[in-house]
Amino acid sequence: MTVGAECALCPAFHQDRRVKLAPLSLRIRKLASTRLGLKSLRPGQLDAVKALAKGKDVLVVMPTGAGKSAVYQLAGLLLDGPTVVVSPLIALQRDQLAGLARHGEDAGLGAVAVNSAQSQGRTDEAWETLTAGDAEFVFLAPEQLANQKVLERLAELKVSLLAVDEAHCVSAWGHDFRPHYLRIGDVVEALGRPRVLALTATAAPPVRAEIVERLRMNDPVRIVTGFDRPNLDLEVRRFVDARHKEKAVVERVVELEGSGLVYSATRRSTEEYAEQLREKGRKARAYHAGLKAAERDEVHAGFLSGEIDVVVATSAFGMGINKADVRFVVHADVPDSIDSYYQEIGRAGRDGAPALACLYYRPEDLSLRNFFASGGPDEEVLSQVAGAVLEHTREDGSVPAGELRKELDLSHTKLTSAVNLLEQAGALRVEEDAHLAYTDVSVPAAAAVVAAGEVDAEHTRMDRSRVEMMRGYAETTGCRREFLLGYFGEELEAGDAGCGNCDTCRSGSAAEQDEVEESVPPEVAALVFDINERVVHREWGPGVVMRDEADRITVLFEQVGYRTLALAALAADDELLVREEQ
DNA sequence: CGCCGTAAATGTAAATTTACGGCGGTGCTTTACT
Repeated sequence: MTVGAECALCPAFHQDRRVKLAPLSLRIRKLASTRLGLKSLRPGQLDAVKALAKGKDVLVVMPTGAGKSAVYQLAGLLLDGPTVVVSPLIALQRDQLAGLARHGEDAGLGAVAVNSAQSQGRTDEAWETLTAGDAEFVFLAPEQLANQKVLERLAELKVSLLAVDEAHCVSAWGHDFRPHYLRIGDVVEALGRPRVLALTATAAPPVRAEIVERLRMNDPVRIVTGFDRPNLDLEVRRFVDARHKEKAVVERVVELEGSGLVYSATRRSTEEYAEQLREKGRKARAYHAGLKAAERDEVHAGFLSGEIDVVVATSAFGMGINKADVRFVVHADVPDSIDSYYQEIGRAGRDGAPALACLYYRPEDLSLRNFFASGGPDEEVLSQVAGAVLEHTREDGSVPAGELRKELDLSHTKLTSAVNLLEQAGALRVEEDAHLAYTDVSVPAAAAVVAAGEVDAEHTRMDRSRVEMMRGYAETTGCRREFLLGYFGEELEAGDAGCGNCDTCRSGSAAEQDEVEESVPPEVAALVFDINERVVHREWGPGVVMRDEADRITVLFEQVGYRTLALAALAADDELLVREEQ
């Protein structure tokens, strides 16, 4: 920052303007208007940028379209030194780059990306631009941060802000699929501890806690705006027979007006649904990760332009889809968690007009989700990897992951998942440039395998309990909106009356549920737990209260995941579940 | 776990039932080879 320029961090700036308005707020609003062309800022945006300007770490949980990007953009402009934006998909990085380019580089919003999809020449150019001080933002995926050279270059730039976009990926993908998400926390230190900003649209309280912990955020300011989407009509239809369900989905989607999304569990079923819908006259296309990049782009663009009105997709479709008038999101199969479900239905009705979120549910469909949840490598693979790394560490100090993969002839995903588990169990370390080293050569490989197996079992329990919560949503007779909001730690404002815009409220079953609750005996009703209160169960250990109903509570236990407990049982045995001592 | 497709079984002509193996999602990166 040159002397004489207006700097919101300089005391002089504040002294000059204290008379008029809160100077920092004014300065931020002015930046928003002159550089980003934003006439107004929402309170959450302003608070987040202010906290960052004051040197705090910030967690922002804000719905898509509420202006999360403006938060890192404004903070980036305010703070001296470039901003690193960690973004999960290269396609998303492109969108963000294009968004910034619209404002022009004159606005100080120069941005570059570093990833494997662009030419080496372009990446070199990106670094030069950054070094010359001509770009404020650099976009990259967490995997880039594993590259020592990238890290060194970033460190030289004196990064002032590390923004992690779609931060729920830390918890959703970090454990097995994209372990580099778990290592972002290490990078914070390596970069000289810039401020950390985590941004996401959907994060239940335990996910928020994990983001803060994994990113090693320092006493962050948490800005969480409301989750309720009152214009979404929530509905669940239950089926016994798979064919009947399939038929019902097709018939429904053919009738629905406007454009929409159909989510299903497998690539193959997306193709089948899309074909059936096309036969019945809808402009439908399938979308999944098995398609060629060109076709994915075509479907994406076609959906945005309106040329395609129904996309039938696996969970691959969604992030970065910014279409305000999606009128329905139909789930032909149940997703793996309420977190995923909420993300996916959240793509409907962003314009605020009525939209439908309907789940076509069969309890059997949960089994596929449970299968995905129990995906860890078998003991033999763990044993091979642990043994080989131990040997290499004894002989050479470490082994490059690529070499180990060839030596053991394992698929990329298998090795990744084994290494990831062994790392989380503390048995091995992933060092510079993906070199693997055994932590303590005096520990036998067999012990490492056992420890890794325990980590895996804990993940499995946790993931399965998330699937169980999804079952809870699908099978509840109470108000569905109340259930969803409760999962995210919020209460329905309308009170006991229910939301009035879900199938159970309309059918009266939510009201019946309320009557059941009124008949709960007084000694049970007296047992009141607060949402987010910490408790300890005699068998399941510590946990956090997630849902509080009249006759039962749901607790997220650290070791076993979500469990629902009858209050009557707790009343009968007052040592079964106790409040954690402060 | 539950599905789908294939092959075998059934039992005498074509088609249904049963048994069984394989498969199922998300993306980055890097490297070797067309």
